[in-house]
Amino acid sequence: MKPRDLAELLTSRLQENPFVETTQVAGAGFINMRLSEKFWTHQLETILKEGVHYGDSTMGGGEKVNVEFTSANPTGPLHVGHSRGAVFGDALSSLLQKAGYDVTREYYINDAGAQVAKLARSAYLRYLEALGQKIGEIPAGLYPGEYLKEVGAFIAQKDGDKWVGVGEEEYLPYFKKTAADLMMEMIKKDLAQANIHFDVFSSEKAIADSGAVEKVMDFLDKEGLIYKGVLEKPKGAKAADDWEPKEMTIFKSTLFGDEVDRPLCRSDGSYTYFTPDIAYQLDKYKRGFKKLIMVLGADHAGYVARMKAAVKAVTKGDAQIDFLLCQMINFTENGQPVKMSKRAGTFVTFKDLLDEVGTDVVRFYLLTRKQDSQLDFDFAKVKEQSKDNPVFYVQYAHARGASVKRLAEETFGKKADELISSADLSLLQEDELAVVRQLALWPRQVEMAAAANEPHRLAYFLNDVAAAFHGLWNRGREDVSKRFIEAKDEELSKARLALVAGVMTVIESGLAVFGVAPAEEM
RNA sequence: GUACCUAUAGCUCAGUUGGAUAGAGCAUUGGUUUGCGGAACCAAAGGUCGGAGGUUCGAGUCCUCUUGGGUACACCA
Repeated sequence: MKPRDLAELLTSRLQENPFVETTQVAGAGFINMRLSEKFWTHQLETILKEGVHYGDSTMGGGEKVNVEFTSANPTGPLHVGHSRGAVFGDALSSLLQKAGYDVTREYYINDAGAQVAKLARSAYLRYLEALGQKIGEIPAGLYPGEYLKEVGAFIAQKDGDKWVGVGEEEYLPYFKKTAADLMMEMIKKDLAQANIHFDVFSSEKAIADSGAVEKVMDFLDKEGLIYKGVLEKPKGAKAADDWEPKEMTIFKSTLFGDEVDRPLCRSDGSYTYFTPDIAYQLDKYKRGFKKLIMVLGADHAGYVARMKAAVKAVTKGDAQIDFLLCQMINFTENGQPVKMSKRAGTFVTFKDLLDEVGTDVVRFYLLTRKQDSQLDFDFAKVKEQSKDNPVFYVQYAHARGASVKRLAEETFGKKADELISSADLSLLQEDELAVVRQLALWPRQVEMAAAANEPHRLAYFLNDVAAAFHGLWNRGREDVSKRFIEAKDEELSKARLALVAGVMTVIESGLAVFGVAPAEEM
């Protein structure tokens, strides 16, 4: 059947719907239809009734989804490089929740590897320092950060000289745990300042201690997915030099779509970082998650294929793991790159960023770009020229709305809710209904953004809503009869107030996904 | 060398599982205030969607090739 004929057929059926006013077939088979005013005023009623829950979807069907993000090593404060993944992961989680998924926000604490051992040694030096010993410069390879002085002082105060002069094998486990715990406390505090809260913190060490890693090895071995062998010399530019053929225990990841097989154990027999990570993903699966999402920095790109392969292998294809890579943020100050170096002390922490720019601005700004595209962030621009920042534009629309509400209450001496609930929405005019049409797109926006894992789309939508509202507002500057509140006409004012409330509701609903508070005043 | 990401207005970026005349902000030019908050609005100008083929009734979107940019490539995580 030709598209045009099909369109003709459909239009005749569409005519039967009472909300459809006119229909028309155009072009190759497009259907233009006009919905009645009643349909749109009904949409506005729905918005007002549902409040911030407007746009909630059942798309996810309550399916359990595990979103892992941040997962920074517990070896120091979060730095700005972590900010994008943290904000993105949190907003994505909120978005999926709104779309009807049962979301768990999860943080994986790498508290078992070599990095934590370095942390413990560094903290031990600070401990000795706190007890008055001269430690000189922190050796290369350890963490020189000032923040470890507190850890050293904490242990010195608690345990006195109990650990002085003992061997590393004796103090290391204790210092590992104590230092990592304190680092996690600090990290959680920073995350809280960014309005980010996790449901689950998983410990690498706990999983390793449970024997899960050995179980994974056994399983893979039984499935015939492991062999002992020598990997080919990598072709990368920087590799070559120190490479020598060594026998390792290797996982046949190429059977599951990876380009090369990956080592599970090093030539000395110890596990690579990869193996406990497999056990960890399997742990999530055993907790009932078949949909796993991992938010990582783009520098982990090389990790994706092997982990996908491993998850496929250990869950026999039952779980799905998606990787969302966040590209780097290019931080500048007045066009000059902000250099980050732990050594040189020009290290900018996530907390510094939040303190300096503000949580709401940071969150919104980072969410205006797709996570896998590079992002420029100029401190001076974002702070000073607020016009450059879309969050102000959206916030301003909400604040203006709030101001209209206040004026209405003052003018008519009644609560805004009371005015709105008794409003006759049929009084709304064409240009006002145009804004309602815009608002009514919100539920679809939520579903599309969630399906694509792209919260940034909502930022653009909110911007459009704000623009529509600002446009309407400015009509009142040129034509007084277009103002929202007219003392002489309470009925019309009430209908328009309902529209304003609808705009505010959609903005609130959207900002809630972004974890940004709507402004009542600015 | 290989894989992934990316290329859209002067700049920074959106663009609905392929749909009608590709959109916004900044910058540029011109305009809007006796009154609801001017952090706003209205308008003009600005495009061979990196290039070349292909699939399709229809391609910024999908495929192939190609060019530029980014990231990653055993024994670190």
